[in-house]
Amino acid sequence: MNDAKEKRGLDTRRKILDAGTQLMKEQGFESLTVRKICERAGVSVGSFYHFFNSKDELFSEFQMHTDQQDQSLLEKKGLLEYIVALYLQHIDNCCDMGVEFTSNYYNPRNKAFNIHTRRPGSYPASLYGPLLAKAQSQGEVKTLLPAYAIVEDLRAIVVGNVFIWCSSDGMWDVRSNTERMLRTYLQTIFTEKYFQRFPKNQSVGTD
Amino acid sequence: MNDAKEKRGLDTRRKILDAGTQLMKEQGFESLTVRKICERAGVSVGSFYHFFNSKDELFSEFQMHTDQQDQSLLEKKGLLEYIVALYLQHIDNCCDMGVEFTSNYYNPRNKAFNIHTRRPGSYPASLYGPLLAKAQSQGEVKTLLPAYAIVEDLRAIVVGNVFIWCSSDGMWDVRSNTERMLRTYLQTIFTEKYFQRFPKNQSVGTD
Amino acid sequence: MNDAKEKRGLDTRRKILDAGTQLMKEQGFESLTVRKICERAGVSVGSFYHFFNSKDELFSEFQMHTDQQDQSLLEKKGLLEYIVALYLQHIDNCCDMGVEFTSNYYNPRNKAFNIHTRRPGSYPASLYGPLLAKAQSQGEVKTLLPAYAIVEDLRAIVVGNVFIWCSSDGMWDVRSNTERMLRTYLQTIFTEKYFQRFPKNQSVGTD
Amino acid sequence: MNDAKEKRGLDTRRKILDAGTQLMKEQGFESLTVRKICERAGVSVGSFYHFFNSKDELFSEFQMHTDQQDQSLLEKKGLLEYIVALYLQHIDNCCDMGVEFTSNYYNPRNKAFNIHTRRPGSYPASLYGPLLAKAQSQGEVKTLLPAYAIVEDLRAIVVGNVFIWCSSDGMWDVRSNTERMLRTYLQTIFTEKYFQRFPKNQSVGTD
DNA sequence: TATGAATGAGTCTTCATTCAT
DNA sequence: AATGAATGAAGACTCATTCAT
Repeated sequence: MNDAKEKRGLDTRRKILDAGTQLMKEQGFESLTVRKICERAGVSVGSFYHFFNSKDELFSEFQMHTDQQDQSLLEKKGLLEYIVALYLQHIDNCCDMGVEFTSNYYNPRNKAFNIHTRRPGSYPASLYGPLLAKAQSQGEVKTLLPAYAIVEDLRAIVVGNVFIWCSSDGMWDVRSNTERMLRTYLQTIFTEKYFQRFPKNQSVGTD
Repeated sequence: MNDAKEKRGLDTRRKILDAGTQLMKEQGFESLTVRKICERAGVSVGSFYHFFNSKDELFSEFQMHTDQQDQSLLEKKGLLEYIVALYLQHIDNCCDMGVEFTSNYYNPRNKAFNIHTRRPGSYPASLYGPLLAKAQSQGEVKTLLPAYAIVEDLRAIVVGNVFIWCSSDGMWDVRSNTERMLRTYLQTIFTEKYFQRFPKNQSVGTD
Repeated sequence: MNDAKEKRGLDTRRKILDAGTQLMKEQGFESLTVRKICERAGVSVGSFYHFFNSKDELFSEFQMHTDQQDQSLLEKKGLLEYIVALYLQHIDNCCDMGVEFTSNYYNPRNKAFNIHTRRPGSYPASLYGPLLAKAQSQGEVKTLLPAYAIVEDLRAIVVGNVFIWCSSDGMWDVRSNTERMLRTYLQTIFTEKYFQRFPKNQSVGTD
Repeated sequence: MNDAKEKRGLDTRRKILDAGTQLMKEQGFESLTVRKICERAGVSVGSFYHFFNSKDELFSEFQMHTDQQDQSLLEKKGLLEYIVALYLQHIDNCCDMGVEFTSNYYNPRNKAFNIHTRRPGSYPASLYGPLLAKAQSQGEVKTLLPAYAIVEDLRAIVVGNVFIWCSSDGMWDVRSNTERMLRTYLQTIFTEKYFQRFPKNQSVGTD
């Protein structure tokens, strides 16, 4: 009985979240209204405020998930490809959600971007940061830069590319360009030792 | 006597523009109100609409100028340093305007970012694109990528860095990081021929 | 408990409608303001927009009802008197609502006047049109003009009179004049056969 | 020198008046703005207020002129035809100005309609009122109604018809209908004596 | 858990009018 | 006679949020 009620609540919560995402995809953030969201979700305004303390709280839950990559990729193709794959997955996510949504998500005001605020796992970085440090200690990645700085560099590359993609209204091949830039960058920081294990002319398909 | 009136009008217009910029620096775009702007400018709401057709029109006039760099730099230190200096100037601009302003400026929705829309001279890229092409034809820059693609790459790096700086609420050294990334990237695309004329261990001070 | 809420809503809606009618009577349409209406209704502006999508939508609900005439009149005094009574009822309505209100209602822009748009029953015409056609087929009304044209003629007479009444700021006896004109007109279209059943020197009191 | 200045002033005045009429024809009264009028007239706002004390004053000058009919018509075809011709001329005026303009002109609020306010010659009535009284004294028009009442009746017929024409967005043959109603009415008030001079089956072309 | 009526401060925008030049 | 910059009150409408049921 109690469980049933709880489940119903969770359902409503999800309905609201979904409606919000949908509307953001369709109309953008500017015109996102609590009322509209509720109408789309088939739920009353009151319910909204039962589950979320404010409109902003809802927004902060919008996510562009990056799930753990297949661990086997790491073993088979190496860290470089693993990192590339992680970010390409994120790019694919963006393409999937569309320019409208991404334009709103890719906003410095979106606190999901602040590395200090975001919860673990919500962004690729945390998934490979430790691996990078380990690779450095094994002499497979140069130690010119600390691991966290490399992470920031890669992130800047990805963010910059997505941003430009948005600005150009989607008329631009983000995927190829980002992949190329990531590879170019990564090849300068991985060592010969690494490339002996995983030769350079490999590639990875993510479709 | 016509001149006097015209001058007065231009003054008012400028007062409004300045007040808008100020408020944006202080409070951000979200809370930018026509009334607030007018109060700050010491001007009536009616005057606002005498000079601007809408609030949006005002926004579209906000500019982050990038003036031509000192031409002598190009000759003395070479194209690589010239490009770095151009972008660092932009970064300095951003720091100058503050996180609030830049966060709003750095928004995919801001059409000032769309390379297809923006007017010539409003962004560094257009200032060195042709120089890059010329350098390629002279064998000083690798031809692996066409000039325009290099421009996009550099832009992605800068945009990404500024974006992250905004997201982190300014708690991050954009300048150094961007400079480092730009140099790393540029060193992979300039040829030995270029570096014979302009050895690598030069640096440029822009303060 | 759902019912209670619904009833409350309907109440508010009515309060707004009433306040609007009142203010229109007192001050005319020109100075009809959403805020004023809400103040008078003792209701917030938000509530107004909860029930009406716009100010115009409210206006379109203002009605000058013409209820069905007592059916017995038709049988006792005949169609001619019935028609006269219907229109006099409308005139009385106008006098009741006052010059201000009527001036605004009597505006070609008020689509309530467009015979093609208006809903059945909202204007006297539809109440006797069919009766007129029937009377023609029974030889009690001349067939020189089709029924619908007669309806338009009568309507023109009434509209014209009310219009003049409005223009003269109410300083004019609409009622008598309209009645006289209607009778004059109707006596030229009804046949002898009709007047044998219902002799001419009858009259009807509607006070 | 002085004359030249005065003429220039009159020109400006006329330009404003014309621009106002034009705009009213095109866009209706609702959206009539002093600024728009001035722009159309190619004149400054200041000039407007030099010639008119207020926007309303301009409006009150808008006219739908009815010029004196050809006097010969009166002699050749008689008073009945003369009156019909006068009103048909007004109808033609309305058609000419279009539904937009007329809808705004035909507004009880337009004081041009108030018989007490309007200046002599601005409406057909004054052109034939005295003639009607004279005809009564000569036994050519029935004396059941005083002349002024007949005038009001005719006016009501015309106003009613134009009003309906406006409400129907011009989809209605005002001219024929008004003519028919006027003739029907007039034939009931002119005497046999008149019709001996001017037999009934005459007609008048006004194109 | 769910509803939806109610709030009211706040938004952008319009526009007749004034006035110094 | 002519200009047009300046005014500011007032308008319609929005929307996150509250709360009694």
